[in-house]
Amino acid sequence: MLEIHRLRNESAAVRQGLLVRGGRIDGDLVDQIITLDDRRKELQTQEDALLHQIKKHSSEIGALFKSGKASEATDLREQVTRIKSEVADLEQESKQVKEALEEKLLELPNIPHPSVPTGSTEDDNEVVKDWDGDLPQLNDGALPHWELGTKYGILDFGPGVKITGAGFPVFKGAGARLQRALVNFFLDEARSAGYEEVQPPLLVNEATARATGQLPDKEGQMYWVEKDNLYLIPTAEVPVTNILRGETIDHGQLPIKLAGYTPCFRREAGSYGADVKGLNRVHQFDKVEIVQVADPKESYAVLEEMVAHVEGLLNKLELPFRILRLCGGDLGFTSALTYDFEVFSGAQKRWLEVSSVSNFETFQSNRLKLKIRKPDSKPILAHTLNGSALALARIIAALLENNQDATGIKIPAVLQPYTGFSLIQ
RNA sequence: GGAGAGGUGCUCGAGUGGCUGAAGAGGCACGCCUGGAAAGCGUGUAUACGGGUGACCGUAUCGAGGGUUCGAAUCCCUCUCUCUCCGCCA
Repeated sequence: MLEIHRLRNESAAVRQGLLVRGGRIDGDLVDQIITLDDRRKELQTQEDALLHQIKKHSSEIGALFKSGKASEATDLREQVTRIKSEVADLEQESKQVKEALEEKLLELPNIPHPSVPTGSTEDDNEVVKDWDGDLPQLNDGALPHWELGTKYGILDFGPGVKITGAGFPVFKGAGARLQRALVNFFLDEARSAGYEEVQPPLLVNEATARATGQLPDKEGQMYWVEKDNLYLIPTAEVPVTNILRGETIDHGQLPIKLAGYTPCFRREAGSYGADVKGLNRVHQFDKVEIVQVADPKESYAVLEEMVAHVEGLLNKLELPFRILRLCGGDLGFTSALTYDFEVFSGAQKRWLEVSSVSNFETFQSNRLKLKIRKPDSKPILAHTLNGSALALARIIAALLENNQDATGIKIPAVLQPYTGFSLIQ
């Protein structure tokens, strides 16, 4: 949620930002918000003045009673009663205005960073780093990962359908071990990069989902446990970032770097076809997420650092990848700048998104009430960032497809200490 | 799930209807003192919103939300969290 003062002080930039998002948002919204906020201020000024009267008179009444001037006290008391009814009227309108304001404010997405290209679809995303090496040259008989999964007995979609429904794969044997190896590898790499490992809850309450912006924007994408009004996390971003909700962090303690491994649950309703075949899009997948809290002055340097971290992972896994800067239309509601990483999956001959690294600036911290205390100034809102490092199911898809040959599936050298085997046969 | 006890500022802790944004202590910051430090002394030390160029002023906030009252940290109701005991349990 944007701060209202930004709408006032940087009005032109805010409107320009909305255009970059593909003009989907009515720029008029900014005007509506400012008008509502003006009214809110007027009402508060009036109400405060009346409350001040009541407060003053109340202590006077007390004094009058003590000194035995009961009739004067009674008169004053009646006066206060009248003021109170005025306050009640003001409060009623004030409440309506605040609700309307909140509602409008929630409709407003984050303002894109100046480097974000204008555009409406993923075709407008900018390739900031293309793969400059060779793409895997596979034999004619190369199989997509879902067939490899069956051939080697490491991945099975059948049981998941029986147990739960479509989109819940079962990893078996070497497949399960490969997945576990990847999780451990990612966590170790994160730790080397200075991230503290955390294991957060997988179910979150409404306030948590709201603070990082999943609610109300993405309500339909989360699984909801109705009886307890809890949501299954769509990403570790949600619980991990919320660890810091309401905190004021001393500047000296920055940067805060957290890494969490969790399963992620996504409903992803209404998708079908090749996009969702096999592991390309599933309802449950594992992911290691890295989260940072940064000084606003440094958050874009931090973003680059996180991008470099993810690049390092993919290089070590020997996977061909490219980096995209998302255009305004593809940019998430809460993000100011997002880099997507895509790996090339050789048999399907397509790019699969495996990481998304974003700077949310103050959009999340405003709701989180996450602040930084600097010397000689009031606490300021922190910047929050996060990135997948990495999302698992699709990494496995690419590894299986790209590394297949007549002998089996080769495991990248860096993973072999984790898997305990170098070839899946 | 049942019973009880509690939630006050950075921390501890007082406060059962008015003069309490909140005593006192600790912590922290600055100043005095000192060759330097400790001790001691003094001053300061929340957040949000609104008004004002500014000094500053106003309002709200004692777990959350309602209510009673001229007036609530204090009384009432609901919720929530923590602790103890019982039950259940990986």
